[in-house]
Amino acid sequence: MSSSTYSISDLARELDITPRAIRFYEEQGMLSPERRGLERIYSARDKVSLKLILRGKRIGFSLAECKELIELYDPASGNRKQLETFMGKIAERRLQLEQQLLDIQQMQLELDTAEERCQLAISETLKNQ
Amino acid sequence: MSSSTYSISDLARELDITPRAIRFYEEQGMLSPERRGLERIYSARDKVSLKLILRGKRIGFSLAECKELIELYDPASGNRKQLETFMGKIAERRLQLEQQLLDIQQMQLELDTAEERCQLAISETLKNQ
DNA sequence: AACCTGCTTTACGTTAACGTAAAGGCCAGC
DNA sequence: GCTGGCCTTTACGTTAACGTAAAGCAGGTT
Repeated sequence: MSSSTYSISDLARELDITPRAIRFYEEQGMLSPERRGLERIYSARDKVSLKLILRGKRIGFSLAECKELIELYDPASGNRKQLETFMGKIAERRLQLEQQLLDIQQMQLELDTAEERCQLAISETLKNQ
Repeated sequence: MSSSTYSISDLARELDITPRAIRFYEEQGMLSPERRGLERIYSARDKVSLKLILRGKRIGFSLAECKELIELYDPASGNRKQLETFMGKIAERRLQLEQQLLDIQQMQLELDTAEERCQLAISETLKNQ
C-alpha cells in the first residue's frame, strides 16, 4: 500500500489497456516492475513509462522507438548522440504530420464536392417520385 | 500508346510503390485495370484510385477504409448512408490528428528540458577533464 | 537459336503487436 | 475445504500489408 504502487490490473484499468499488453511491453524490455513473489508491483516511474509508450504509439512510433523514448528518461543515459538521433525522428514525424494535415484538408475539399453531388442526386430522385 | 494508359511499372515508378503492392491492391478489389492478354493496362482513373489509396494510407486509414474512399468516387455509388458513415470516419481521424499534435507538442516540451539536462551534464563532464 | 527484359501467376514467408487458451498458484470469504 | 477472483506462465494463433522466391510466357535484339 506504499502510496504509489499499482497492480497490473490497476494500471490496465487506469490506462485503458490490457494486462497482456503490459506484460508484452515488459517482455520487450520496456518495463521492469518489482516483484512480490510472482506478482508484479508497478511504481510511479513504471506508470510514466507506460504513458510514454501510449503517447509514442499515438504519434505513430513503433514500440522499438517508444523504447528509445523511454531510455531518454533513464538517468543512466546521458548519451548525446542518441538524443540527437531521436530529435531527428521527432522532426521526421513532424513533417509527416504536416503532410497528413494537408492530405486531410485535401480530402475534406473533395468530400465537400462529393457531398454536394450526392445531395443533388438525392433531391433529383425525390422530385421524380 | 493511347495518351493516358500505363504499365504496372510505369505506375510503380511514378507513385514510388512496388508492382507487388499494386497487384495486391487489385487482389483486394481496389483496382480492376484492363487486360491485353495477361498484361495489365492502367487508365487515368486507376491512377487516381492509386493516389487515393496512398493518401488514405498517409492519413492512417487501413486498406479497407481506403477502399471505401475509392468507392465514394465511383459514379455507381450514390449511397448516402455510406457517405455519412465515411464522413464520420474522417471526423474521427481529425480528432486523432489533434491528439497527435498535442502529443507531439508535449513531447517537444519534455525533450527540450531533457536536452538542457543533457547538455548541462556534458559541460560538467568537460569541466572535469 | 539464344538471350534479355518485363510481365505474369502461385504460394509460402515476414513483421508488429498483441489475443487467447490452457493450466496452475495464492488468498479471502463462506 | 471449497469457491471465486486476481495473479502467473507458456505457447500457439491472428491480422495487415506486403516481400520474396520460383517458374514461366511474350516480344524484341543480337
